[in-house]
Amino acid sequence: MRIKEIENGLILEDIKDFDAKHIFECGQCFRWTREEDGSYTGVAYGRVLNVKSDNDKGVVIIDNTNAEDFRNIWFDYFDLGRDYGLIKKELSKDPVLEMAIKHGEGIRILQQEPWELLISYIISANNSIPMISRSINLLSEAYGKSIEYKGKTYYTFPAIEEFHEVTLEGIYYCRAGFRCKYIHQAARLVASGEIDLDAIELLDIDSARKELMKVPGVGPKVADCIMLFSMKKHRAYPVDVWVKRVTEYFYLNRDVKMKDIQKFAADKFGELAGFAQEYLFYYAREFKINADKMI
DNA sequence: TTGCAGGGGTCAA
DNA sequence: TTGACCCCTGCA
Repeated sequence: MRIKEIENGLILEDIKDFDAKHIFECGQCFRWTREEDGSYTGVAYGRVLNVKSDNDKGVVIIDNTNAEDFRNIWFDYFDLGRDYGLIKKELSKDPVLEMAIKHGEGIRILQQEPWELLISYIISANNSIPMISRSINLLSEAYGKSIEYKGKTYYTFPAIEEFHEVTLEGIYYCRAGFRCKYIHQAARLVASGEIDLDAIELLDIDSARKELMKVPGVGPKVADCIMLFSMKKHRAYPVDVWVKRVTEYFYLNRDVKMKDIQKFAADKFGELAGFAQEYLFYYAREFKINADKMI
């Protein structure tokens, strides 16, 4: 990969395994929106960024940033130190994964902010993606900081300092329904230090999951999402309805319990379970695998 | 136009 | 193990 500085941005050349659509639409993030030109604009780490990938040329254009932020933030955010070619080669030994990877070959697992993901995935429970995004945007508008970019106003996700004194009524503004009380309690737990996200990140996966599930509104699936998408715990295999469907459809051929699926993934994919999950999730959703089946 | 099912799960009985 | 759950959309 070569990095070229341009006005208010960077060009990454000779970059592999990077497709903006796959990355931003594989279900791991809620704050990136597709523009008319096929690029994606999003808010992360208190900044607004626009990303466009040209897969044929192996080029990625990142607008509204600089070399320093790239080194300090975006290199890790886009997981650019990892060779996804190796991961895909290993996973492709399985024919189902080989097929799934063909459709999502440019997926990378973003390294997002734990606090934001904790709240985002609490909101995600029994909810639809447009509604989740809307609630997160409403919270950000109300309590985050505004940033202007290309004539539009964006809002950062509120830091815990900006958020922990917000009342339950103030949280209901985001229209997340019964999840609002969980958001409120989660903010208090994090602000008080009872839940220490930095410390949890250092724990092994089972201890981390246990700690996260002390937060109201966080069950096994939400905990696994937080660990996989913001705490570098790549063994995590979040089992939502889509992953359940695709695992049953291709591998197990029957109705199974969540725990059976977790065990299956751990046995089959091991260290790479989280990556496998993303390829399978993207594939299942794109092709609506098993969607007509009652779960 | 109205009504109803169902959605990135979790909680409580 | 099972139903309820806020809010909203899609569809009959």
